[in-house]
Amino acid sequence: MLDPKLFREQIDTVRKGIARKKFQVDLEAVLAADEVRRHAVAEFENARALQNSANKEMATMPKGSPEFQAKLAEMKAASARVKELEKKVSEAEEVWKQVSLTVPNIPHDSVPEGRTENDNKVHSTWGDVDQLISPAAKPHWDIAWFSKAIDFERGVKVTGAGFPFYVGDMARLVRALIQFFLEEANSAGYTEVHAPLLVNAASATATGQLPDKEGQMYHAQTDDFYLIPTAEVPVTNFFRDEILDEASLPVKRVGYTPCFRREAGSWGAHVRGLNRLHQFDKVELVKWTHPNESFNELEKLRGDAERILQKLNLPYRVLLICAGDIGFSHSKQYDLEVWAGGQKRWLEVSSCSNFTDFQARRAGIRYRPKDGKVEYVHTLNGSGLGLPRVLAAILENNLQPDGSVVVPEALRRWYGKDTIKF
RNA sequence: GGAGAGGUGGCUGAGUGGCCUAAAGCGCCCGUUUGCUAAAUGGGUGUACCCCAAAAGGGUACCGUGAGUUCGAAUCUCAUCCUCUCCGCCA
Repeated sequence: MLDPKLFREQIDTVRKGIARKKFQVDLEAVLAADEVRRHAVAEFENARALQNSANKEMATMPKGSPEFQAKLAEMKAASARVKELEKKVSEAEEVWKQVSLTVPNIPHDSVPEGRTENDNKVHSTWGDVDQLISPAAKPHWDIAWFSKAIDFERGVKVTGAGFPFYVGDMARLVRALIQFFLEEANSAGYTEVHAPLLVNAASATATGQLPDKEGQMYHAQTDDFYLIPTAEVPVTNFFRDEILDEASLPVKRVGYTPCFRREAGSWGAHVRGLNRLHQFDKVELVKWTHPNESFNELEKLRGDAERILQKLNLPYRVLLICAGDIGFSHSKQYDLEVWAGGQKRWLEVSSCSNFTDFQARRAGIRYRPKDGKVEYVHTLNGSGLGLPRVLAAILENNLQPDGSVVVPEALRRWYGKDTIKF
């Protein structure tokens, strides 16, 4: 949600920003709804003030007195009018709220123009592919022992497509990755949280999954809970409707969770193997920052995610997402894509974003400056990192002619061996 | 799942239909006093929105949430969520 004052005071900024994002929004409807709403509020409040003062008079009158009776008749009419105006206010506010929610966040000035993912800018690349990709590399699903290590068929039997079992040393490698990611985040100053995997509708609304992405989440209908599509949801909502101390900013947290995504409507060859799953593991970095610092903090956040890929010796590139391709609530977004040497494709393993005050406004997360009024914080998040595609890149890039996979140095402390093979 | 008790400001906690503009205490902020600290003492201390060009000022709402009764609701009624105690079930 945008600051309502922006509409009134800087409508051109809003108009330009939305145009850059290629969103179709009826800004005139937003302005008109605000006008109607304010008029209704003023009318109601005047009527209510009148009623309040009359009631105060009545409080001092003897109950059965003629003057009391006269006033009573008069106030019955006033009361009906107040009720009517109150109803108008709530209708007007509902309309205004609905149209306001259709307005996306405004992209930052540093975000490049563009319409689709083809217009995203390559910000930087890391890693010498010739040196880091094994000549034996092949798509991970073609590795001889793949189906023993990551068992999709048993997953289908037990649950359905996209819910694989990781078996034996592969399960151990998954656990090593989680441990490694969390330890890296800890040393970068993020406080670890272990979060609920089901959230209520209020939480899913605050971070923006509802109402837009309702069909993308699994829904436990008996209790009206949603399975989290990312740790961002529970971790960000930790501070929902709270006022933080300015001195505590930036608050930095990291959470490991499984993530659940219905991914309705996606299928095909490019989603084979580990590329796209209904349940997957992810370590998520979340920050709550001072508004003046959020874009600096975004660069640091991206650096924190990049460092992990570097330590794993995985070549990657950083994309600066163009205005037409960044999400609805994002102001600026970088994607980290790892090179999967077997598939010879870039795979997105992290998306680092600054939501400015857009999400904080929905979620009611603010801070109290030393002097002055409370303000909304800026929220940021980024994966640090998503597991399956990192795992895919490790398996492909490090595949040896003998069919074993060399485990990156950084993981061995947690994995306990230097190769994996079935 | 059943029975009972409860949900009030940053915190504790009073308030059972009308000066509630929510007592009192604690905490916090600004003073005064005081070798320092402490103590004492005076004052202040929420959020959102509306009116006003702005400031000053004025107004409205908010006592878990939502409906209702009433001229008037923190207070009465209903629903709902949550917390605690006991019982049941259970990893």
